[in-house]
Amino acid sequence: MKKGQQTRERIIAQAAPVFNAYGYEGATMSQLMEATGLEKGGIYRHFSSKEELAMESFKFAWNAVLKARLRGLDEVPTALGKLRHIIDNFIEVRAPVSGGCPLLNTATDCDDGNPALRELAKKTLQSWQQRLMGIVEDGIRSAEIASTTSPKITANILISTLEGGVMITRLERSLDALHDARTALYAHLETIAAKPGRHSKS
Amino acid sequence: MKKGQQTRERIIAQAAPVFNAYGYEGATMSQLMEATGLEKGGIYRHFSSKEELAMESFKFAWNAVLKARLRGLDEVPTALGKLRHIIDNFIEVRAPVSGGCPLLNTATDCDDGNPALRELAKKTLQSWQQRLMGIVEDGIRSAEIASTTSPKITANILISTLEGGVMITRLERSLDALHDARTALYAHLETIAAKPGRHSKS
DNA sequence: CCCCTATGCGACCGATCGGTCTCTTTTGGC
DNA sequence: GCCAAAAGAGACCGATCGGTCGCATAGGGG
Repeated sequence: MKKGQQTRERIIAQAAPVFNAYGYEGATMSQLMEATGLEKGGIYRHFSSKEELAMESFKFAWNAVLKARLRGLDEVPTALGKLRHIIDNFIEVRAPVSGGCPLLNTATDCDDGNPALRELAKKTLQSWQQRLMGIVEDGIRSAEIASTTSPKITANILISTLEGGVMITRLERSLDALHDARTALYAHLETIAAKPGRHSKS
Repeated sequence: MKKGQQTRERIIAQAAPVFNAYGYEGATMSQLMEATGLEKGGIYRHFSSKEELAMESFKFAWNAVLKARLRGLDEVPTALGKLRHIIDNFIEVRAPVSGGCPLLNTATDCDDGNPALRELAKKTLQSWQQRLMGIVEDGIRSAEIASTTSPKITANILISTLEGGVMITRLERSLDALHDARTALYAHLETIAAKPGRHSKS
């Protein structure tokens, strides 16, 4: 009675790297059949369309990278430390699902065509922004980060610089650009730290 | 005797936005036929394969955006001013060829599959890095930028942050993220400016 | 104006695309 | 161990893919 659900989840997990590497249109049913070891009928028994499988695969891939990026975050006490930890995780944990960052891939892949998947990527970006903003807001509340700091801008800078670094890294097949991104972001985080000897509030 | 060459160039110019929007695999011959107003035979008379047309289209698209990003650069005297000008151009000149930044698109599109196009994108990235590094080096030479600054890292930071901003911008359909990127990069440029009252050399 | 060549058309090709459906095999509650 | 229901196989579908080729037409130098 539960075998079906197991198979479904296995298909998603095995299809995710294929979609992540080749994109929604680029990934073919033949590739997905080979990756899952199932015939076409076996896959379509669990998904009504390739698109549904793609959506589930994206969710799976994103959850995997998110988990990797947040790994060990609870053990870091400070807000700035948390942000630095996320940056480090971003660079070091390179392949929970192979093929690069699912968000970057899906954003560029689905900008034209496939509005459903695009909308999903958009929501995902928003939740990722919210998560980073929350950390910045915590830092402001604890007077660790200057109260003049914009959480939204800070989150966008982090995401932009890291995702852009991913693009360069994948072209160069070298982590140099991501290390440069870390250098820049570490420096940026220092500029938003609350200055000691100055009260950020009242 | 020259009509063929004219047609060839027209095909490239009209195919470029299609490839840029849908990617090498995503763009179909039918779309290219519609965009150019030619039948299949008319196109294949001038190109041996879809791949050759894609390569030429990428070169065309990149030249167009490069020209836009460098527009008016000669009128800016200082190195830091030039870098700021490029950032501004990057944000404001949005659509020389529609579909977003060709480099970002091609990098994520061709990471798996199509090694020729990937190699072309890689070379293009290198030349783009070189161009930015040259400006930084000029700034160091004129003592406008701190001599401790790494041109390579600076170039990578600029590219990463802007390209990442493009990704967010396309998902959000709003320029906010690119404006945030500009804010961060302007601030970063100030940190590499040579400190007045301090000699960067001897 | 003629004629050869450069150019473009569009029918056609085999392969492969995403998706459907029928039939067989497996599974698990009783 | 039976048997209905769930799961999977794989032949098959029309559409479309990138690419080819024979033929009609346009063009321009003599």
